[in-house]
Amino acid sequence: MQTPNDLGAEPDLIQPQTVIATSASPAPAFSPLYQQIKGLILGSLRSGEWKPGESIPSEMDLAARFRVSQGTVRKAIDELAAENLLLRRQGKGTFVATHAEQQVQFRFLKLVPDSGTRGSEGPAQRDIVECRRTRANADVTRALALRSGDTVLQARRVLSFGGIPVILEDIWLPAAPFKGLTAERLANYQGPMYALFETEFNVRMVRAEEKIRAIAASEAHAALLRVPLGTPLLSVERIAYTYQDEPMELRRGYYRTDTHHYHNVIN
Amino acid sequence: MQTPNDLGAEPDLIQPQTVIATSASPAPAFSPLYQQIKGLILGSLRSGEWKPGESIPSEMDLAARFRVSQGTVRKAIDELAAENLLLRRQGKGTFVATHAEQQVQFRFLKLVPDSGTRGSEGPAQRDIVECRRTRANADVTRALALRSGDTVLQARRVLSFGGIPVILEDIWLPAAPFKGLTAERLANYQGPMYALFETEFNVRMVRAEEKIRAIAASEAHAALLRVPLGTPLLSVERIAYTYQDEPMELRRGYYRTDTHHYHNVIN
DNA sequence: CAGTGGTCTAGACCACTGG
DNA sequence: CAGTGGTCTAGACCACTGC
Repeated sequence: MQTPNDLGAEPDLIQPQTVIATSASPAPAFSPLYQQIKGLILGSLRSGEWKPGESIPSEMDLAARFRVSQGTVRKAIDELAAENLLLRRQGKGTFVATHAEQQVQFRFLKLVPDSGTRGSEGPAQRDIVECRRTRANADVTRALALRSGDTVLQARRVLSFGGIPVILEDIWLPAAPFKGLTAERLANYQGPMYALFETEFNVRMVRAEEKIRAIAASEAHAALLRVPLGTPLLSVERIAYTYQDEPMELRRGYYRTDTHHYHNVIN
Repeated sequence: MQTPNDLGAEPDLIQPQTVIATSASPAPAFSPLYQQIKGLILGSLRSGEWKPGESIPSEMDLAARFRVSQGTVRKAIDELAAENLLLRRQGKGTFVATHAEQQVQFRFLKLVPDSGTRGSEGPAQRDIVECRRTRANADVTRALALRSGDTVLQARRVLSFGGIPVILEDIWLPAAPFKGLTAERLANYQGPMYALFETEFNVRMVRAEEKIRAIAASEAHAALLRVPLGTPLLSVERIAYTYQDEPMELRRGYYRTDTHHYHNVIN
């Protein structure tokens, strides 16, 4: 750590201790070393240097690479693990989190059966009802921070548990980052969508925000979910974000809550 | 730290390094020092040694008291702060979190106006519609882990924002921990309920779980929220827990979502 | 200026995994 | 057994607060 036998090509870090306040910029935004390390690790995740499911270098290796102590790397990784971007496994290493693992299959889906646990109803059935390319309307353009006229992929699907349709979803994806994704491909794909995005398009959903309302089922809702017209449904609008906090997916879900409920924990 | 000039009355800590696995108990549940410290701090919070809003001893003081290094105390406090039980303020100290502060006034309420931020509609108006002592029914008994026949306090109130009734809530509290709380007292109290619980009954809500459904407004709902019969409403059943993970409150809320929505972030 | 939490380091040792 | 993450320590110094 002391000897200057540099061999990595990492950018030099700013030792925060040397930051000087001037009258022009009174708040120089002090940033601790571990935050800078965190940023560098994030950069490697973004660039795809380490892919979902893979292990990243050991703490000692990273410490050497960034020329800081293990403790500093550790604190950076701690935060990334707390944000569910990395996964630590004692004795094995640190891994890039992924939506492909069984364990976190439905991390973003908060709807659970009233009795039993998720999965107790058997595997989810996914039926694509409709899928097409189209121009984003004003709503979608705003939600996904697109430019007006941009192309989007739109899909409508029904999720069934134990043979009963429970969720109707409309999904919008910006066409550009998902170049090569056809309506057909989506329609025929079985399995978790977010896993497909990771493996095929290097797009990783990291965080999501949901707005939840109660609405009455329209004719279309009623037909697809097989409930009477006007049945109260949970309307769940989700925007999912990637590493760089870019909105990458808009999803409008309509949940039946006669046998399921949205479960939330508040700390 | 080395010299045995003990003067505190703290229990001895188990050095985990000395834990031995036997064939009878193959997994002796290794518990790191900082977890034990965390438990001791939690104990002091539970017992009321440090009350909400007050500062706890400095890290150095606690390190001396528990005869561990500052770093170990630090890690314990870090976790408690992450769980919102403590609040760190650089240069000032570490404080016991409280519901009384303006900043965290509505920490458990996830309903926000569609436009603007919470508070932009002016202060909330709380109207107690009904309040009485009664015997817990089967539902409430189970939710609050009571014994059958136990007495509970029940209240029904309406929350209005900007003069418009938005939330109807039914609240159940076990009578025992809230000894001395009368229906009248509750009805006349203005301000956040959880703050009252803290200051008057040393009951601190720390965590909550919510089950959310969509329902149609009944006649009673419709009248109190001034919406047409059958209007879709968000039904939010909340169970709030104290330090020791005891369920302490059952709350059934009915939210109008024509001008507000339930906002949730998923990490 | 003293006292608090926040950062960083270096080193020792422990717990867990897999070959 | 080597390699990984996890714990614990001791000490130095920095950033922030309030007197």
